[in-house]
Amino acid sequence: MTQRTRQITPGSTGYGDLMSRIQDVARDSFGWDPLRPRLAEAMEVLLAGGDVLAVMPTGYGKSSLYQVTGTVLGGVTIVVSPLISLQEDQVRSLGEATDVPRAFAINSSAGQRERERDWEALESGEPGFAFLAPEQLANPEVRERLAALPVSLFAVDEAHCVSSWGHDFRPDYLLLGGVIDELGHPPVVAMTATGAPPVRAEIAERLGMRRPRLFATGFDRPNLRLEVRRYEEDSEKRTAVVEHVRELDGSGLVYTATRKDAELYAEQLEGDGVAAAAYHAGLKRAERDDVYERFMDDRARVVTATSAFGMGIDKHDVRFVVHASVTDSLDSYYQEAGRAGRDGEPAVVTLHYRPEDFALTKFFSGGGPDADELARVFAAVKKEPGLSRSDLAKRTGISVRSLGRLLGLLRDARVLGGNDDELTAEDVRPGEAASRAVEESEARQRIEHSRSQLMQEYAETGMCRRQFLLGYFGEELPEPCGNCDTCASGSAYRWAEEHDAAGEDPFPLAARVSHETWGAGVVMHTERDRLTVFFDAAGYKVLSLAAVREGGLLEVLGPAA
DNA sequence: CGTCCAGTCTATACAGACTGGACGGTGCAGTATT
Repeated sequence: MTQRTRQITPGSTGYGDLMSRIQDVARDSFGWDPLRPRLAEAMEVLLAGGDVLAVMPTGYGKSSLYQVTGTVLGGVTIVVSPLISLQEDQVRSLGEATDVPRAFAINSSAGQRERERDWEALESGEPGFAFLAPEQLANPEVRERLAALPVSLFAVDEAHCVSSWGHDFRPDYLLLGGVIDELGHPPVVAMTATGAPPVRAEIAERLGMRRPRLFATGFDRPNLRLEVRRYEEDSEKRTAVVEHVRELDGSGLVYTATRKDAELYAEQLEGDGVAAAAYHAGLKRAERDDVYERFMDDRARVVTATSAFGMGIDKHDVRFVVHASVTDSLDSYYQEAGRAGRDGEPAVVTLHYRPEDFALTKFFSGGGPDADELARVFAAVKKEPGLSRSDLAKRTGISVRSLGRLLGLLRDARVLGGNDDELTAEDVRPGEAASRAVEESEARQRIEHSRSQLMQEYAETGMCRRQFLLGYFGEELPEPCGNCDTCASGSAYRWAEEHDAAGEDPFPLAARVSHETWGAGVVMHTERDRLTVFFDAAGYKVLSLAAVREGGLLEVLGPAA
């Protein structure tokens, strides 16, 4: 039994009172009556001091997990949220509820005065919600002030960012586990709408969650028609994308790999009389807001966008999502494609595919770190443990920004330890520390690569697209779906006949296995003649069952988790 | 790694083929400058 800061056991009067308060608060403060059973169940786990990992679709009511639980528990609820705009939405939404604690977004958009006022309100002893980006939590002063508050719940919204952004783009995501620890590990709820099993495992591990209860609702979206169209030439693909979008009815999104392409497609569509607008992070704030509003009220029928157009979009009648290029993983792909058809009405989701397009995702996944820089950072920490990040930047001549990533790698390689402001170095030479960190980075790149390979498999498979996609997210769809291009062409049914699993399955779904070369892994997907395994160190691998049997390469370590 | 673009070469020239280099996504925070 693990220790909790707040332990309320079922059966005690306090527990029962809190349980009944869940339904009261949900109804009276937020107007949810009744609360979805799965949500109520997850809240009970949190009230009893447990951790919860909630993988639930947008619109399911994930936010209620911390809104209701935080209100019932009292004290301060910390909510980590990646975007300031999302924080503001949440503060507004809590402001509209009746009789709930006050909510504050603490970030750089407010002046120092206003921020100080918010802090004082939180420190007054009243209950409250504090919304912060992970970068705020990298600030020792912020952490100190939080540690002095009676924190009763720690929520991580859009928790997939831990895995997708933590390693290079926003390394402060990797500090969250340490922050939770510093706060004495209050109950933790991590929420996301997306995440294949390995992503979930990484979230739980990085946040240091304690035996988290998983609440994953179904991934299947039967109203989405899944299609892939393949091209040889780039020019051919570009023409086809424009043509395709022109034929489609209703609101839609076109996802592109670059800002330039977003602009280009918008221009071409406009030239063809389609009310289109481009959206990407190179636009000014006001322009971005304007495009978003025009899309929401249908003045812009189509938005062509990079991945910047995403989180927080809540338009229910999107009729199509067209991808003009592949994404880095099926996690990203399904997240973007899933913005279609939230109203449950039919919608089309199409990937315009060229294998060459992976060149860009590969480029983005980045080159390896500089071994010399790693060695310098390590040496500096070893010489003067406890240096702040900005001092470390000065000593090494490396920007604070790249420092975050380097420190993350050194920490993953277990040559650095301790909190960010009390770093400690292991007793190894800087060169050795650097090469271990490089290995760590290479392992991560292998995993990234294996993810994009699975995206490629999805694009090139003859099997039912939905069966493939749901399998990736750990769900089994027994029959071809009848609403994708491979089902329409008949190839899905032929494929099913040839490959259908039959007889005893030596490697059941989710079984822990061990491979001679790739080490420990988990079975993600099985068919009669092959299986897909996610290896902790090497990522996804598709193995031929015959080869596995003959060579005795794979050993089952344990049953499904 | 692939695409785009400017500049150069070819060869008998006002076009087309090649080459080299630049560029490519997501947001926070905090500071400097109007």
